[in-house]
Amino acid sequence: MTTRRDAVHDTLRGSSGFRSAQDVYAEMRLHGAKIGLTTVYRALQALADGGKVDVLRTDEGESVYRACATDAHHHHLVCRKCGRTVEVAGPAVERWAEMVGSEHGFTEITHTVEVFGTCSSCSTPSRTV
Amino acid sequence: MTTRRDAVHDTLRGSSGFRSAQDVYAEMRLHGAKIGLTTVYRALQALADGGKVDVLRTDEGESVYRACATDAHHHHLVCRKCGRTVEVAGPAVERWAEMVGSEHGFTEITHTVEVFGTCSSCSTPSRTV
DNA sequence: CGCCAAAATGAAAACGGTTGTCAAAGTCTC
DNA sequence: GAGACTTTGACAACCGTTTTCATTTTGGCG
Repeated sequence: MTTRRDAVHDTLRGSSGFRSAQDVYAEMRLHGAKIGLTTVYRALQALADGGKVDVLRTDEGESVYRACATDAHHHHLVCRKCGRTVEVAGPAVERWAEMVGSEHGFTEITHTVEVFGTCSSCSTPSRTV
Repeated sequence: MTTRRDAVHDTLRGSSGFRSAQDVYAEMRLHGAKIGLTTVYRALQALADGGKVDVLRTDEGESVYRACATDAHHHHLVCRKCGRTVEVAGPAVERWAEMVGSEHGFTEITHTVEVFGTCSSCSTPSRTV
């Protein structure tokens, strides 16, 4: 019963960056997979629940998923142009979040950190904004 | 011609935490304001563009807005239960983001940091929602 | 003051991603 | 093979947001 879920996971692992659910669905169909959009969504959610993949919200409100290279907590550095993603660990940030939270009496602290930038390949001195 | 936009801004300032567009709209109507949903959205966007308000995406993908107390760059510590928000400055995080980015050859680095937790008032062990 | 043009407004429809529904198909156990 | 339970997927419903477009308001100018 996890065959389709595995297929989704595999597709995700075959990609380098974040993919949207629709994106994953489209690719799977292209490769001949017989799967429905609904199932892709469900698989992605299950995967995310199990910590198998990362979930991120784009600025447009779309959920994007990515198979993590590591199980450990980490953040992402995403190129805003080409979408290239680098996983980064940030012990300093973890501590900072904890500290800031407890300083204000907050408990069960979680945090979201995303760093966006323009990667070297995309920052060639062309006339782009 | 910014009267309605000001009204939206005022409503936002009269609130303590983040409000969704629909929320703001509902409140304005309650108070008798003659304004359309569309206009609220447009005003909110204009305000956000001008840096007058903060925009955040909730986990559900909804955009929430808040009148900033300060113009300076800052982050938010949000209670996941009551929505109480504290503005926090994090020089350490700014530096960390810059460092991580440049370490990987990224430029024009921006970052999103949100810290969620349960505030002291909401963390009473028994009487929870 | 009256008139035209540009900007703003708002009701409703369109949109896009996501989630729910529900019947059909698959799986497992006995 | 039968029966019970789970998973699947086509499709519709949802929901927040954006677009459309006709109408209203505002501002400038003769």
